[in-house]
Amino acid sequence: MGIKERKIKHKEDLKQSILDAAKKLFIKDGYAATSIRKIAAEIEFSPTTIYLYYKDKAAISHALHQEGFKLLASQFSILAHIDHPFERLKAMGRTYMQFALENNDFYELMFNREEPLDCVDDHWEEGEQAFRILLMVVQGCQEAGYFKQFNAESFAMFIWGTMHGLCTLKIKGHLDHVVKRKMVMQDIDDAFTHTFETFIATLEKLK
Amino acid sequence: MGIKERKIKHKEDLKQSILDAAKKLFIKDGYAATSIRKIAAEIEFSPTTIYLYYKDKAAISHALHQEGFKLLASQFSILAHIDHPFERLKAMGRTYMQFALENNDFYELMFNREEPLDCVDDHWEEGEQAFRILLMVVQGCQEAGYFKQFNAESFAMFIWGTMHGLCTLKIKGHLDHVVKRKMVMQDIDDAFTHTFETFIATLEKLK
DNA sequence: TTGGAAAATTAACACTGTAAAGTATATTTG
DNA sequence: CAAATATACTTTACAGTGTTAATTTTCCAA
Repeated sequence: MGIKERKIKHKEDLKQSILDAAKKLFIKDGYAATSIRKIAAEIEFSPTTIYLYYKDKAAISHALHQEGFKLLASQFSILAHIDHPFERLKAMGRTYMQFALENNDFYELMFNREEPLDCVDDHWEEGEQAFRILLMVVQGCQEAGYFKQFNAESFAMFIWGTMHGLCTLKIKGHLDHVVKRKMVMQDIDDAFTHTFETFIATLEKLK
Repeated sequence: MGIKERKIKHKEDLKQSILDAAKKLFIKDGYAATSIRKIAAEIEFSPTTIYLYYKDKAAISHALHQEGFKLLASQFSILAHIDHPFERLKAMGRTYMQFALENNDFYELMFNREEPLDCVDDHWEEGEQAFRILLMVVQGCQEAGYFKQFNAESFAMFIWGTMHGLCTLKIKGHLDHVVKRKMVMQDIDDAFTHTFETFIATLEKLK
């Protein structure tokens, strides 16, 4: 029986297949709609079996949140070849935007939900590492003559804040609401990218 | 019986007292922990009575979200006397920050939750009005010589995005995580305000 | 006083996360 | 090989959730 064989194979690494099932449902229906019972049904086990491999739902959300960071890191790694720090910073901004819009459920879990961080006390490794990368690029920009008059950490936070704010406003549909029935910017998709370009332009002026 | 009298008095405007109870619980325990049943218990009515006055939970969250916007508008109105547009813009930023931190449950409901907007199709009156105010101040700044080379709407979105991003990162504790165990900025509270000052400084340079 | 409308309640459904207890299955030991 | 033990999984159960339908109470006008 094919199903049974696959089931046995999956048992070899049930923890991983729970995560895979969770990921699948999560991407399809979002976090709130991904229940323990649905995950269990997906892998054809009883709901309480999940608890033998994950402490609770927050632990699963934490694992998904880690997957999200891996995905983002893989996108960023493509940009490693860009030598000029400011060009790299701009490219990172675009990549961040694209990641947030294309994987908005992951983005939500990584930066807007508190469940994943409930099972992590005082040490948000993934976030801290991502910030260190941004900080290094900012410091590179400073060596190239950009933002020299500012504190690097504050400036990195400012950049992160702006990108995070724009992405969440866009994802939640607030940018679209606000720009609607405006004459000047008819194209809604452009409002977001045009705002990003405005941001880049302000950074450019700080050389 | 004093309780009964108050109950009768409340029945005169039960819809309002439902909202008051919801608000009280919501401020105390947050949105997720504010259940219909708890609201009902608070006003000493049965859970289903709520549904005679509000369509569903989203309708209650929308009413709370409106309360939040009223509160924010009242904070902004204090700033009306500030003549210089850029000074007003800065003051609005500080007020926005303070509002977000002091009323982070309201802030969450106003800008980060989607439930309140579920019962409002395509017309987010409160948000659009708030943005119009920001837009006018930005245009005032442009007349005073600031940000002249930028499109006003995009620039207003940029400003909103930055403020929103910094506030949410701060509220969720991400700013604190990232700044922790850093030598340079020991004082965590200052990291947030210092980043805001950095933002203001960049705006200042765009005159 | 009675009839009908309005207001509130009880009961019920279909969910949720999670803990405790019970049952197979596999593995080790005598 | 048979019995004891350990592992893996399931069943049952609890305390919640939002929400609907049917039922009861309350009140007011004829």
